[in-house]
Amino acid sequence: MTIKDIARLAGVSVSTVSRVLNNHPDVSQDAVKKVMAIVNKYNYIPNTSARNLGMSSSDNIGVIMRGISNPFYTKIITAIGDKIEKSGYTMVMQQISTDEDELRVAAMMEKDKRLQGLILLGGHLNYTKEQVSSIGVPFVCCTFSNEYGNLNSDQYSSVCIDDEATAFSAVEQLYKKGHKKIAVLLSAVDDGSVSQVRYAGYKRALKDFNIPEDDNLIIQIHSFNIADAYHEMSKWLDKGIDFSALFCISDNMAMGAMKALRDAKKIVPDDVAVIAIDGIEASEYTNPVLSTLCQPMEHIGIKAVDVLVDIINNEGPHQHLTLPTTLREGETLR
Amino acid sequence: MTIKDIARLAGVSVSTVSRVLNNHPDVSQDAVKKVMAIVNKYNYIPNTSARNLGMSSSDNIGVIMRGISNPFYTKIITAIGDKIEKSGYTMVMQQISTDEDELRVAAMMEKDKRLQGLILLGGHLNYTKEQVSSIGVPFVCCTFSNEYGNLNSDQYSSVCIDDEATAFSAVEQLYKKGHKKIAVLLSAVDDGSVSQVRYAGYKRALKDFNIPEDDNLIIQIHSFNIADAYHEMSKWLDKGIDFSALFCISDNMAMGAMKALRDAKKIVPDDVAVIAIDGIEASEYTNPVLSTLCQPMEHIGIKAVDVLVDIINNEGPHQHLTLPTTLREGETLR
DNA sequence: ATGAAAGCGCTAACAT
DNA sequence: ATGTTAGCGCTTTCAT
Repeated sequence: MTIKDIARLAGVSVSTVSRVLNNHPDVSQDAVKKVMAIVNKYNYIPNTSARNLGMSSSDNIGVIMRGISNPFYTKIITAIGDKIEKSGYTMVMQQISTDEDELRVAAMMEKDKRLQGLILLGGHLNYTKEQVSSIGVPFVCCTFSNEYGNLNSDQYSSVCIDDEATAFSAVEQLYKKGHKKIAVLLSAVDDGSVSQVRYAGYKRALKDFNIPEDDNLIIQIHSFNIADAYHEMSKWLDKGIDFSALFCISDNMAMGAMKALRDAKKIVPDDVAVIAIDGIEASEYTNPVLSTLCQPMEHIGIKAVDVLVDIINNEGPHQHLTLPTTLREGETLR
Repeated sequence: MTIKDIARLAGVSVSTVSRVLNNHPDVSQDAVKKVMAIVNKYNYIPNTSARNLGMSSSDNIGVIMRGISNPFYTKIITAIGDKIEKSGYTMVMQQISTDEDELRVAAMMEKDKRLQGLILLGGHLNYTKEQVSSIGVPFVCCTFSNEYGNLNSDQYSSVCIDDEATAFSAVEQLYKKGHKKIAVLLSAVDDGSVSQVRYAGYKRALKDFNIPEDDNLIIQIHSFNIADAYHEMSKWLDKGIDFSALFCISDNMAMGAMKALRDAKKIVPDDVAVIAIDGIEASEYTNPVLSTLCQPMEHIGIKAVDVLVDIINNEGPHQHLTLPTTLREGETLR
């Protein structure tokens, strides 16, 4: 079944069929009726590849998201999808795995789908100008910025929280409760990831509060996995290093760490206070409920689309939005 | 940058470029070198839409998955991806939301991507023959079968656990510990979903163990959400109905329920024993650790691909695999 | 081993 | 309002 068949069966030309299918004006009610009858009868579905090829442009906005497994993105992607729809565009989403190059995927999508713009959800923070130059539509980085990269801020947009300040604030919470021996559970600190940025916030807080840095209090894993967090935390606890509080750079890691603490017979929050960053749904259901600094996920998604659509429609300038986090008190603070 | 430009720049014809790009034999080393030089220099990326259009067939296997938010699929999808790759095929994955018709999406993908076969991850269990007839390549239902539908078993393949028997076995665990007042937390029971099938297992178990059914012990929500489970469970607990054990049809729902129990000052497992089905990663990190019947996720993914590839390559018959679950003891049983 | 040219299924001028 | 036709960027016979 192709558009040609439909045209023949309906007794009209392919262009009329195309017009009907795309709700173009200037088609008679009669034609619409005839075409739709055949379309429905044969359950005809147009070929998207052909359509994308034939079109010179589209109303597609691409969304590239890294890591299907990250529960943190769930709400954001939903918000993005809704907002794209409401803005009259069509969302084309592409999942990529951790080892894929999002900028390459972006370049592919841009051509295949004739994108008008692009939202990068998660991702590295250190693209170079050459890498970025391969993509020719406006794009906005969602939940991350380019702090350690060397892009000009007029080359891209971003919508995210201030990861450094949020980490600072997390440590501050701990400090205000009287904690001085504050361990940190983090991931890589040299790859421009949020882990690195949040670590910077941790360090600045220590400095501000006149707490000397102590390498023994740094627990590092090489992922953001709950299982890795659990195992590494367990190993670290075996060392018997003295500490009274733990700052985890993500909720997910905190959940792994809390089990390790439980295994080690450390009561949270009596023996150890715990705080994290993200505010994913699952961490509301831990026992005790995790105290964390919540990202405004829905707001982030909506704003990312807003910014992008503004750039597309009004050729507005690139923007960099920093959204505030909110503290979820939880039960792991003391 | 199109294949034409590359051809011109490399001083060869488009067909030669196409051959090089697709690793066809019968291309001179010299041609390969020339073409690749240009391709790399300009970072040329072929247009997938055009490629799909031009090709009469492909090595694409489609994977349609419902609900990005379901952590249960994470491991399965990874296994599927690996196995498809190893089998020499290419995975094209498509996310769909709960309200989209997967069979329609399947029909689209089949044409757009020239699929060889299709894997449906999650989904309803009650397709009709007409619905299925719109898709023309072999497909396998992954994690669900068609128990309440009216398909012939030679129209599709399936790889899943025996949901009914697993639910039975869950209740059996509770019964063996001496429980008679066994509440059940479930979702819809009239839509052919796993909820319905697992509910059937629950009922059969009660019957087998001579426990009368009691509507008061049925807690129903209209999703598989952790938040909905929490709220509905809380509301139910307010009623003060007497019970000593809880069977949740999914881990996720169990996590919500456990918080409700905690809020109600019910100690798990001392006051209430809890068991569920699925075995997602997060439920290993609850406090106490959830007792559950684990699905062999990786195995499910691998087998789904195996079955499909066998059908594609060898025109083998459709198969229906039932894989065993394993009990994770956890800490919520007593 | 390589090139020319005919599609693949659709959209979008351009004509009428 | 409708039809004709030339692409869109690629693959794939069919020649050579």
